[in-house]
Amino acid sequence: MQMSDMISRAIIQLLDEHEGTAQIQRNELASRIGCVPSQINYVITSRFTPEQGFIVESKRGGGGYIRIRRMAQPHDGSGTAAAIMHLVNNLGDSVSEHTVRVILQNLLYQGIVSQQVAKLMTAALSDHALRPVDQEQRDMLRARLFKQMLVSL
Amino acid sequence: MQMSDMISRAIIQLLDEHEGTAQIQRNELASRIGCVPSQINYVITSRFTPEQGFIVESKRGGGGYIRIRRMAQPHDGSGTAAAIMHLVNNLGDSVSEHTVRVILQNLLYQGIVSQQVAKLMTAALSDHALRPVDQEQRDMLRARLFKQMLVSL
DNA sequence: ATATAATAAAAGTCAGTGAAAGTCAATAGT
DNA sequence: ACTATTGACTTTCACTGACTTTTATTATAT
Repeated sequence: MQMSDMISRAIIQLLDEHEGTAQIQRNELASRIGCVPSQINYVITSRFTPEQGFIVESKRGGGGYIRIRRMAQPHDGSGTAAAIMHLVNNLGDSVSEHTVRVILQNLLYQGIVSQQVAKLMTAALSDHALRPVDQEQRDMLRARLFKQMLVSL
Repeated sequence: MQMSDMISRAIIQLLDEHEGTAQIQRNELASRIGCVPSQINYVITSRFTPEQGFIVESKRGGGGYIRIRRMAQPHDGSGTAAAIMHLVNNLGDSVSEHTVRVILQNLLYQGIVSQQVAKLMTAALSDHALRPVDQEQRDMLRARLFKQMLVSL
Protein backbone atom coordinates (compact mmCIF):
# COMPACT_ATOMS: atom_id res chain seq x y z
CA MET A 1 0.00 0.00 0.00
CA GLN A 2 1.15 3.45 -0.82
CA MET A 3 1.90 6.09 1.65
CA SER A 4 -0.73 8.44 0.30
CA ASP A 5 -3.34 5.77 0.84
CA MET A 6 -2.31 5.35 4.42
CA ILE A 7 -2.45 9.05 5.02
CA SER A 8 -5.83 9.31 3.43
CA ARG A 9 -7.07 6.35 5.45
CA ALA A 10 -5.85 7.86 8.65
CA ILE A 11 -7.69 11.06 7.89
CA ILE A 12 -10.87 9.28 6.91
CA GLN A 13 -10.76 7.26 10.07
CA LEU A 14 -10.49 10.43 12.08
CA LEU A 15 -13.38 11.89 10.15
CA ASP A 16 -15.50 8.86 10.93
CA GLU A 17 -14.59 8.92 14.58
CA HIS A 18 -15.28 12.59 15.08
CA GLU A 19 -18.51 13.28 13.24
CA GLY A 20 -16.91 14.50 10.08
CA THR A 21 -14.15 16.65 11.49
CA ALA A 22 -10.52 15.62 11.54
CA GLN A 23 -8.00 17.87 13.16
CA ILE A 24 -4.41 16.84 12.80
CA GLN A 25 -0.95 18.11 13.43
CA ARG A 26 0.95 17.77 10.24
CA ASN A 27 4.30 16.84 11.70
CA GLU A 28 2.82 14.52 14.24
CA LEU A 29 0.80 12.58 11.69
CA ALA A 30 3.71 12.51 9.29
CA SER A 31 6.04 10.99 11.81
CA ARG A 32 3.41 8.54 13.02
CA ILE A 33 2.83 7.28 9.52
CA GLY A 34 6.41 7.65 8.48
CA CYS A 35 6.47 10.17 5.68
CA VAL A 36 7.70 13.68 5.18
CA PRO A 37 5.33 16.38 6.38
CA SER A 38 4.83 17.92 2.99
CA GLN A 39 3.25 14.76 1.72
CA ILE A 40 0.32 15.41 3.95
CA ASN A 41 -0.24 18.53 1.90
CA TYR A 42 -0.06 16.55 -1.26
CA VAL A 43 -2.70 14.12 -0.10
CA ILE A 44 -4.95 16.88 1.10
CA THR A 45 -4.76 18.89 -2.08
CA SER A 46 -5.26 15.86 -4.24
CA ARG A 47 -7.88 13.90 -2.34
CA PHE A 48 -9.70 16.21 0.03
CA THR A 49 -10.86 18.81 -2.42
CA PRO A 50 -14.19 20.60 -2.49
CA GLU A 51 -15.13 18.36 -5.39
CA GLN A 52 -14.94 15.49 -2.96
CA GLY A 53 -16.98 17.44 -0.47
CA PHE A 54 -14.29 18.51 1.93
CA ILE A 55 -13.26 21.83 3.29
CA VAL A 56 -9.86 22.41 4.76
CA GLU A 57 -8.63 25.03 7.16
CA SER A 58 -5.28 25.36 8.85
CA LYS A 59 -3.18 27.45 11.15
CA ARG A 60 0.58 27.73 11.15
CA GLY A 61 2.99 28.56 13.87
CA GLY A 62 3.24 27.14 17.35
CA GLY A 63 0.30 24.92 18.07
CA GLY A 64 -0.71 24.87 14.43
CA TYR A 65 -3.06 22.31 12.91
CA ILE A 66 -4.88 21.23 9.80
CA ARG A 67 -8.61 20.68 10.04
CA ILE A 68 -10.53 18.74 7.44
CA ARG A 69 -14.31 18.66 7.45
CA ARG A 70 -16.67 16.57 5.45
CA MET A 71 -19.54 18.50 4.01
CA ALA A 72 -22.68 18.24 6.07
CA GLN A 73 -25.08 15.62 4.81
CA PRO A 74 -28.69 16.67 4.61
CA HIS A 75 -30.89 14.85 7.05
CA ASP A 76 -34.01 16.25 5.54
CA GLY A 77 -33.86 14.01 2.52
CA SER A 78 -34.49 16.92 0.23
CA GLY A 79 -31.28 16.24 -1.55
CA THR A 80 -29.96 19.76 -1.58
CA ALA A 81 -26.52 18.55 -0.63
CA ALA A 82 -26.64 16.10 -3.49
CA ALA A 83 -27.67 18.86 -5.82
CA ILE A 84 -24.83 21.05 -4.65
CA MET A 85 -22.28 18.27 -4.98
CA HIS A 86 -23.53 17.49 -8.42
CA LEU A 87 -23.09 21.10 -9.36
CA VAL A 88 -19.62 21.32 -7.87
CA ASN A 89 -18.51 18.22 -9.69
CA ASN A 90 -19.90 19.31 -12.99
CA LEU A 91 -18.63 22.79 -12.83
CA GLY A 92 -15.44 23.07 -14.79
CA ASP A 93 -12.37 24.68 -13.35
CA SER A 94 -13.10 27.90 -15.15
CA VAL A 95 -16.39 29.71 -15.28
CA SER A 96 -17.70 33.05 -16.47
CA GLU A 97 -19.64 35.60 -14.52
CA HIS A 98 -22.64 34.97 -16.70
CA THR A 99 -22.67 31.26 -15.99
CA VAL A 100 -22.43 31.91 -12.30
CA ARG A 101 -25.44 34.18 -12.51
CA VAL A 102 -27.49 31.60 -14.33
CA ILE A 103 -26.60 28.88 -11.89
CA LEU A 104 -27.41 31.06 -8.93
CA GLN A 105 -30.75 31.96 -10.45
CA ASN A 106 -31.51 28.30 -10.60
CA LEU A 107 -30.41 27.61 -7.08
CA LEU A 108 -32.52 30.47 -5.90
CA TYR A 109 -35.49 29.26 -7.88
CA GLN A 110 -35.13 25.79 -6.46
CA GLY A 111 -34.95 27.21 -2.97
CA ILE A 112 -31.50 25.81 -2.37
CA VAL A 113 -30.05 29.16 -1.48
CA SER A 114 -31.65 32.25 -0.03
CA GLN A 115 -31.85 35.50 -1.89
CA GLN A 116 -29.31 37.01 0.43
CA VAL A 117 -26.80 34.25 -0.21
CA ALA A 118 -27.39 34.46 -3.93
CA LYS A 119 -26.72 38.18 -3.88
CA LEU A 120 -23.65 37.72 -1.79
CA MET A 121 -22.19 35.17 -4.13
CA THR A 122 -23.07 37.19 -7.19
CA ALA A 123 -21.26 40.17 -5.74
CA ALA A 124 -18.18 38.20 -4.77
CA LEU A 125 -17.93 36.41 -8.09
CA SER A 126 -18.58 39.38 -10.31
CA ASP A 127 -16.00 40.54 -12.79
CA HIS A 128 -15.96 43.78 -10.94
CA ALA A 129 -14.93 42.17 -7.67
CA LEU A 130 -12.32 40.01 -9.36
CA ARG A 131 -11.04 42.86 -11.46
CA PRO A 132 -7.46 42.83 -10.14
CA VAL A 133 -6.98 39.29 -11.37
CA ASP A 134 -6.07 38.99 -15.04
CA GLN A 135 -8.63 37.74 -17.43
CA GLU A 136 -7.32 34.23 -17.88
CA GLN A 137 -6.87 33.49 -14.25
CA ARG A 138 -10.07 35.22 -13.32
CA ASP A 139 -12.45 32.55 -14.53
CA MET A 140 -10.39 29.89 -12.86
CA LEU A 141 -10.35 31.68 -9.57
CA ARG A 142 -14.07 32.29 -9.90
CA ALA A 143 -14.69 28.60 -10.29
CA ARG A 144 -12.56 27.83 -7.31
CA LEU A 145 -14.25 30.37 -5.11
CA PHE A 146 -17.67 29.30 -6.29
CA LYS A 147 -16.97 25.72 -5.29
CA GLN A 148 -15.58 26.71 -1.95
CA MET A 149 -18.66 28.72 -1.21
CA LEU A 150 -21.07 26.08 -2.38
CA VAL A 151 -19.44 23.39 -0.30
CA SER A 152 -19.51 25.60 2.76
CA LEU A 153 -23.30 25.70 2.66
CA MET B 1 -5.10 24.88 24.24
CA GLN B 2 -2.60 27.61 23.72
CA MET B 3 -1.91 30.39 26.07
CA SER B 4 -2.90 33.06 23.59
CA ASP B 5 -6.27 31.40 23.27
CA MET B 6 -6.75 31.38 27.00
CA ILE B 7 -5.84 35.03 27.26
CA SER B 8 -8.15 35.89 24.44
CA ARG B 9 -10.94 33.88 26.02
CA ALA B 10 -10.49 35.55 29.34
CA ILE B 11 -10.79 38.94 27.71
CA ILE B 12 -13.82 37.98 25.68
CA GLN B 13 -15.49 36.61 28.76
CA LEU B 14 -14.92 39.89 30.52
CA LEU B 15 -16.29 41.73 27.52
CA ASP B 16 -19.40 39.62 27.57
CA GLU B 17 -19.89 40.06 31.28
CA HIS B 18 -19.47 43.80 31.30
CA GLU B 19 -21.39 45.05 28.30
CA GLY B 20 -18.47 45.21 25.99
CA THR B 21 -15.83 46.62 28.28
CA ALA B 22 -13.01 44.60 29.78
CA GLN B 23 -10.62 46.25 32.15
CA ILE B 24 -7.68 44.22 33.27
CA GLN B 25 -4.42 44.55 35.07
CA ARG B 26 -1.74 43.14 32.88
CA ASN B 27 0.44 41.56 35.53
CA GLU B 28 -2.47 40.20 37.46
CA LEU B 29 -4.02 38.51 34.44
CA ALA B 30 -0.66 37.22 33.32
CA SER B 31 0.07 35.54 36.61
CA ARG B 32 -3.46 34.18 36.88
CA ILE B 33 -3.20 32.57 33.49
CA GLY B 34 0.45 31.74 33.82
CA CYS B 35 2.30 33.62 31.17
CA VAL B 36 4.68 36.51 30.94
CA PRO B 37 3.03 39.91 31.01
CA SER B 38 4.23 40.91 27.58
CA GLN B 39 2.22 38.15 26.06
CA ILE B 40 -0.90 39.99 26.99
CA ASN B 41 0.32 42.74 24.71
CA TYR B 42 0.93 40.24 22.00
CA VAL B 43 -2.59 38.94 22.18
CA ILE B 44 -4.06 42.40 22.25
CA THR B 45 -2.10 43.67 19.30
CA SER B 46 -2.85 40.58 17.27
CA ARG B 47 -6.47 39.92 18.16
CA PHE B 48 -8.04 43.07 19.53
CA THR B 49 -7.05 45.67 17.00
CA PRO B 50 -9.17 48.62 15.93
CA GLU B 51 -9.54 47.06 12.53
CA GLN B 52 -11.13 44.08 14.18
CA GLY B 53 -13.53 46.34 16.00
CA PHE B 54 -11.91 46.97 19.34
CA ILE B 55 -10.66 50.03 21.12
CA VAL B 56 -7.82 49.71 23.58
CA GLU B 57 -6.76 52.24 26.17
CA SER B 58 -4.29 51.87 28.97
CA LYS B 59 -2.51 53.61 31.76
CA ARG B 60 0.91 52.77 33.14
CA GLY B 61 2.35 53.25 36.55
CA GLY B 62 0.76 52.57 39.90
CA GLY B 63 -2.83 51.53 39.52
CA GLY B 64 -2.37 51.03 35.83
CA TYR B 65 -4.75 49.05 33.65
CA ILE B 66 -5.63 48.02 30.14
CA ARG B 67 -9.14 48.61 28.97
CA ILE B 68 -10.56 46.90 25.90
CA ARG B 69 -13.88 47.90 24.45
CA ARG B 70 -15.93 46.49 21.67
CA MET B 71 -16.56 49.25 19.24
CA ALA B 72 -20.04 50.59 19.64
CA GLN B 73 -22.48 49.20 17.15
CA PRO B 74 -25.58 51.16 16.32
CA HIS B 75 -28.28 49.37 18.25
CA ASP B 76 -31.34 50.97 16.78
CA GLY B 77 -33.34 49.26 14.10
CA SER B 78 -31.90 51.06 11.11
CA GLY B 79 -28.33 50.65 12.17
CA THR B 80 -27.02 47.55 10.54
CA ALA B 81 -26.62 49.19 7.17
CA ALA B 82 -24.72 52.01 8.81
CA ALA B 83 -22.58 49.57 10.74
CA ILE B 84 -21.68 47.74 7.58
CA MET B 85 -20.89 50.90 5.71
CA HIS B 86 -18.73 52.04 8.55
CA LEU B 87 -16.87 48.78 8.44
CA VAL B 88 -16.39 48.94 4.70
CA ASN B 89 -15.10 52.48 4.88
CA ASN B 90 -12.69 51.73 7.65
CA LEU B 91 -11.35 48.54 6.25
CA GLY B 92 -7.96 48.96 4.66
CA ASP B 93 -7.34 47.78 1.14
CA SER B 94 -5.41 44.80 2.35
CA VAL B 95 -6.54 42.41 5.03
CA SER B 96 -5.42 39.08 6.45
CA GLU B 97 -7.49 35.97 6.80
CA HIS B 98 -7.26 36.24 10.54
CA THR B 99 -8.64 39.75 10.59
CA VAL B 100 -11.55 38.70 8.41
CA ARG B 101 -12.34 35.93 10.83
CA VAL B 102 -12.40 38.20 13.82
CA ILE B 103 -14.54 40.76 12.06
CA LEU B 104 -17.01 38.12 10.98
CA GLN B 105 -17.10 36.79 14.51
CA ASN B 106 -18.07 40.26 15.66
CA LEU B 107 -20.72 40.65 12.99
CA LEU B 108 -22.14 37.31 13.96
CA TYR B 109 -22.10 38.26 17.60
CA GLN B 110 -23.92 41.47 16.82
CA GLY B 111 -26.47 39.60 14.81
CA ILE B 112 -25.66 41.51 11.66
CA VAL B 113 -24.96 38.38 9.68
CA SER B 114 -26.27 34.86 10.02
CA GLN B 115 -24.09 31.91 10.78
CA GLN B 116 -24.51 30.65 7.26
CA VAL B 117 -23.36 33.89 5.75
CA ALA B 118 -20.42 34.06 8.13
CA LYS B 119 -19.36 30.58 7.15
CA LEU B 120 -19.75 31.32 3.49
CA MET B 121 -17.62 34.40 3.72
CA THR B 122 -15.02 32.69 5.82
CA ALA B 123 -14.72 29.95 3.25
CA ALA B 124 -14.54 32.33 0.32
CA LEU B 125 -11.98 34.58 1.96
CA SER B 126 -9.72 31.90 3.36
CA ASP B 127 -6.13 31.64 2.27
CA HIS B 128 -6.99 28.22 1.03
CA ALA B 129 -9.62 29.49 -1.36
CA LEU B 130 -7.42 32.33 -2.58
CA ARG B 131 -4.42 30.10 -2.95
CA PRO B 132 -3.83 30.67 -6.68
CA VAL B 133 -3.34 34.38 -6.11
CA ASP B 134 0.17 35.41 -5.16
CA GLN B 135 0.92 36.25 -1.67
CA GLU B 136 1.15 40.00 -2.07
CA GLN B 137 -2.00 40.42 -4.08
CA ARG B 138 -3.94 38.00 -1.95
CA ASP B 139 -4.60 40.27 0.99
CA MET B 140 -5.62 43.05 -1.33
CA LEU B 141 -8.03 40.90 -3.25
CA ARG B 142 -9.40 39.60 0.01
CA ALA B 143 -10.17 43.11 1.17
CA ARG B 144 -11.84 43.88 -2.12
CA LEU B 145 -13.99 40.78 -2.05
CA PHE B 146 -14.85 41.29 1.57
CA LYS B 147 -16.11 44.78 0.87
CA GLN B 148 -18.10 43.69 -2.14
CA MET B 149 -19.78 41.00 -0.12
CA LEU B 150 -20.51 43.28 2.80
CA VAL B 151 -22.03 45.91 0.58
CA SER B 152 -24.27 43.33 -1.03
CA LEU B 153 -25.93 42.60 2.30
C1' DA C 1 3.70 72.75 54.42
C1' DT C 2 5.84 72.47 49.93
C1' DA C 3 8.83 71.44 46.42
C1' DT C 4 11.90 68.02 45.01
C1' DA C 5 14.14 63.74 44.78
C1' DA C 6 14.08 58.74 45.22
C1' DT C 7 11.53 54.54 44.89
C1' DA C 8 8.09 51.46 43.46
C1' DA C 9 4.57 49.86 40.45
C1' DA C 10 2.70 49.38 36.72
C1' DA C 11 2.42 49.00 31.23
C1' DG C 12 5.13 49.30 26.53
C1' DT C 13 8.66 47.85 23.20
C1' DC C 14 11.34 44.99 20.56
C1' DA C 15 14.32 41.73 18.88
C1' DG C 16 15.23 36.99 19.17
C1' DT C 17 13.93 31.90 19.41
C1' DG C 18 11.39 27.99 18.30
C1' DA C 19 7.42 25.57 16.48
C1' DA C 20 4.44 24.70 13.29
C1' DA C 21 2.39 24.65 8.34
C1' DG C 22 3.04 26.12 3.20
C1' DT C 23 5.52 26.12 -1.30
C1' DC C 24 7.73 24.34 -5.10
C1' DA C 25 10.77 22.19 -8.06
C1' DA C 26 13.24 18.09 -8.66
C1' DT C 27 13.17 13.14 -8.52
C1' DA C 28 11.26 8.46 -8.37
C1' DG C 29 7.62 4.94 -9.16
C1' DT C 30 3.90 2.78 -11.84
C1' DA D 1 2.29 10.24 -18.94
C1' DC D 2 0.67 10.39 -14.51
C1' DT D 3 0.99 9.96 -9.64
C1' DA D 4 3.80 9.85 -5.53
C1' DT D 5 7.73 11.30 -2.73
C1' DT D 6 11.28 14.14 -1.05
C1' DG D 7 13.67 18.01 1.03
C1' DA D 8 15.25 22.66 1.01
C1' DC D 9 13.39 26.95 1.78
C1' DT D 10 9.65 30.36 3.24
C1' DT D 11 6.06 32.30 6.04
C1' DT D 12 3.28 32.60 10.00
C1' DC D 13 2.41 32.44 14.77
C1' DA D 14 3.46 31.91 19.77
C1' DC D 15 6.29 33.01 23.36
C1' DT D 16 10.05 35.07 26.18
C1' DG D 17 12.93 38.32 28.65
C1' DA D 18 15.65 42.29 28.95
C1' DC D 19 15.07 46.95 28.77
C1' DT D 20 12.33 51.43 28.60
C1' DT D 21 8.71 54.70 29.78
C1' DT D 22 5.06 56.40 32.49
C1' DT D 23 2.61 57.19 36.74
C1' DA D 24 2.01 57.13 41.66
C1' DT D 25 3.81 57.12 46.15
C1' DT D 26 7.02 58.08 49.65
C1' DA D 27 10.90 60.20 51.72
C1' DT D 28 13.70 64.34 52.30
C1' DA D 29 15.27 68.98 52.29
C1' DT D 30 13.94 73.81 52.69
